[in-house]
Amino acid sequence: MPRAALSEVEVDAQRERISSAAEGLFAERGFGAVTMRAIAARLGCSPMTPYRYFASKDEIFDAVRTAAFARFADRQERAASGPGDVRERLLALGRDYVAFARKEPDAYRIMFELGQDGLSERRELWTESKRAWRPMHTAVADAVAAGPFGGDVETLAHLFWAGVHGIVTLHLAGKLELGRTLEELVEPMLTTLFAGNERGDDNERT
Amino acid sequence: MPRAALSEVEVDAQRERISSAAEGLFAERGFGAVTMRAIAARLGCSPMTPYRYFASKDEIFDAVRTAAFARFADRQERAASGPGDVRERLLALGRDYVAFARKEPDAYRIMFELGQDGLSERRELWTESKRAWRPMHTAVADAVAAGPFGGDVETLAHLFWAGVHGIVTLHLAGKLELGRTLEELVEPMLTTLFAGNERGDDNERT
DNA sequence: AACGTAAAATTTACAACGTACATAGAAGCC
DNA sequence: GGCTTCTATGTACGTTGTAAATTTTACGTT
Repeated sequence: MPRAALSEVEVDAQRERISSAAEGLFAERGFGAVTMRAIAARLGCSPMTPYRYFASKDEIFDAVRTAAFARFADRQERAASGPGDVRERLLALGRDYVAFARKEPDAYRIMFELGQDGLSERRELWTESKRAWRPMHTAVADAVAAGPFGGDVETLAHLFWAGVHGIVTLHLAGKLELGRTLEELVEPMLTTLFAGNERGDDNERT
Repeated sequence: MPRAALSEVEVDAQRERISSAAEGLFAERGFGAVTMRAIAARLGCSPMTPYRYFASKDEIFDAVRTAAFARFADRQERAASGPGDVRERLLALGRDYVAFARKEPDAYRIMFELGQDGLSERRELWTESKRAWRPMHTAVADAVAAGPFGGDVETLAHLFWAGVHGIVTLHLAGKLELGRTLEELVEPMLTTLFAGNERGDDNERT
């Protein structure tokens, strides 16, 4: 019969080209510069062509977000595989966390954008998001298993994540202008959370 | 000569009307519904009229942000004036913090929006922002002065703020879907930070 | 009271946006 | 070669923020 439909790998390749064009635009000229027409110009195609591969601009941005989470997850996995005991591993993860936020502030922004409208939440995004979160989670779990920590693993892992994330987002929101910088706070945050859960203290929380 | 120019109080009154129209629109129908034309419709004026009182839409939003910070600051000041020792005051502040985020998630969003573009940062916004931050800061300072805490006041205060803020923003970003909720995390966060700085422990950080 | 004038408000218009819809172009099968 | 079905484009619409021109308003003077 008629013209062959694009194979799945061809479609994926196009999707890749499109989302990385958006990504480049975003990294180079900021959020506001990512426009259908700009993407099209960069790819040398018409502004409507991407719509064959993505349902909407939002979906393209979801892909960009997913890629950012993937890069972040890669880094964290790498940082978690370094030498040292559980404590040092946790510190390394925290340091890598803020290093990423420093290096790719815009990426971090869209990853954790406080999405007000229809956040599509594609499955792949969720997967990468969970992968990014796992290294710190298992580091905390290991610390508990190895002895130094008391308390509930799940809660504790959330505290470490929220602690570092809080510092980073305050920084990105420009609210860290009162005497302490991003890097000056990470280590105190981690060691404090560490100390607050050290076994032998009477900090048994229900 | 000609028609009298608007007095300063008249101008301020109009600015108030405009920004609270924007605020209402924002609260009722979300960020995307706040449009010059929608504001104008609500005020029964032309879409260009607000431009006599604000330089741009961004400036109107700055006013909305400032108002949100003011409400938040009021609450925090109130929460700080409750009964109990320093520890209980800190807990009350933390609980009030998340209560605000629960009650006005959109407001919290725009307050700490990870602004990528020209964030105008009017002086008044900065003032209210600092006022919102002070209660927790002084609560921490009091705790240190009263004895229970060791370590640097400034750093410590930032840790408490970042800790609670981190939990809230993870929640608002929809990333708290893995077994722990906002309210389940605040108290552990606060008590952990507390325990991590209790005097008598060997947690002297440089 | 009527008028001149400057300030306030509105009207109109524009460029840029996301994207719906209709069309043009290309490629496989009879 | 023509038919058919896919991809790609061109055109167009509705909306947005806001610049510029225009109209309306109300005071101080005559």
